[in-house]
Amino acid sequence: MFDFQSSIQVLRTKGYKLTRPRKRVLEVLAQAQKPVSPYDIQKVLQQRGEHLNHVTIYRILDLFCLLNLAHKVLSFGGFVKCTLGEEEGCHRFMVCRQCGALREFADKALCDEENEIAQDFGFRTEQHFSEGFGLCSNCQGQIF
Amino acid sequence: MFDFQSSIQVLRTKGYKLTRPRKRVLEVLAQAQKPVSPYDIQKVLQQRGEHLNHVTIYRILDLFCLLNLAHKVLSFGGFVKCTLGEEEGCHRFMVCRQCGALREFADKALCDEENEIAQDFGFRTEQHFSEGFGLCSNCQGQIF
DNA sequence: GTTGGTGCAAAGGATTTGCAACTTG
DNA sequence: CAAGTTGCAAATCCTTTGCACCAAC
Repeated sequence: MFDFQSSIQVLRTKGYKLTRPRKRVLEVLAQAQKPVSPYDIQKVLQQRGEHLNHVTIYRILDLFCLLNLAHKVLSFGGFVKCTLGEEEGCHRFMVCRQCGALREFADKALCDEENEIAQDFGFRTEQHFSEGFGLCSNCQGQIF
Repeated sequence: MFDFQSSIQVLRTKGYKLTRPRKRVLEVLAQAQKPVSPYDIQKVLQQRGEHLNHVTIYRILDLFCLLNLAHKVLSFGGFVKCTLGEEEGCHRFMVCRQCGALREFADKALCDEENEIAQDFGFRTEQHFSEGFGLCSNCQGQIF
């Protein structure tokens, strides 16, 4: 989901309550520049004087992923806010292995091609996830 | 890697010892029909009267992934034996959401296309992961 | 015989569960 | 006020580390 308001809309529409913890987690995800773990989120909130139980954060992240308001970044470990509108079943990322910078995109051509390959195996595809791992423009050419 | 023998070759060639635990883990991976966790592997071997320490299994799986003899399936959680030859940097799977059946494939066209999109974002891609989720031929049409 | 590999114990995280208390609509 | 959420305690599971012993080459 692209912005804070539409994320809230999704929650409302699907009958979930708009609670203080959920708002806080949404905010942190929206501001994060890289994938964050449940404990990362807890720490950020701690620094703002807000306390959330880690179990609560886990449950909220589970819900957000279910609703596609957030995604779990598999190669990096951590969660990010979904930055696309409703692109059902297509969640693709570029992840920088150095700084964790992340860019989400959807691409129909890629999905079509994957569907074709899947069919050859007898699979019927419902969801596509992919992650390209490499270096973002900032981290290219840097030597550490 | 495609078969047991060539996996062993890779180990030898790269100067790693061919130990009993490594052979056992290779066997279990080769026979598994779905991604298996380190503890899954330990259980299977237990049933055959073989005991391996779980730490050992973790280390062996790390090594196998390093050598591309196995892959970690991110969305499913677990490891599978690599069924392809050396396809550096391209790890794609179809996973059945019902039974966990898994099919590995590589596809240069997909990688090229992803690279192009990445370039538009200023990213330089080094590795591609993708996991398609859906139903395998066996699970299609079944009602649970 | 070396070197690399394994087993064990233990520590440290990550994640989940059950239930009582609280909030939101 | 009722249903859905949260907080807490604790259990469980996952993963890693350090070091002594052992096995493969």
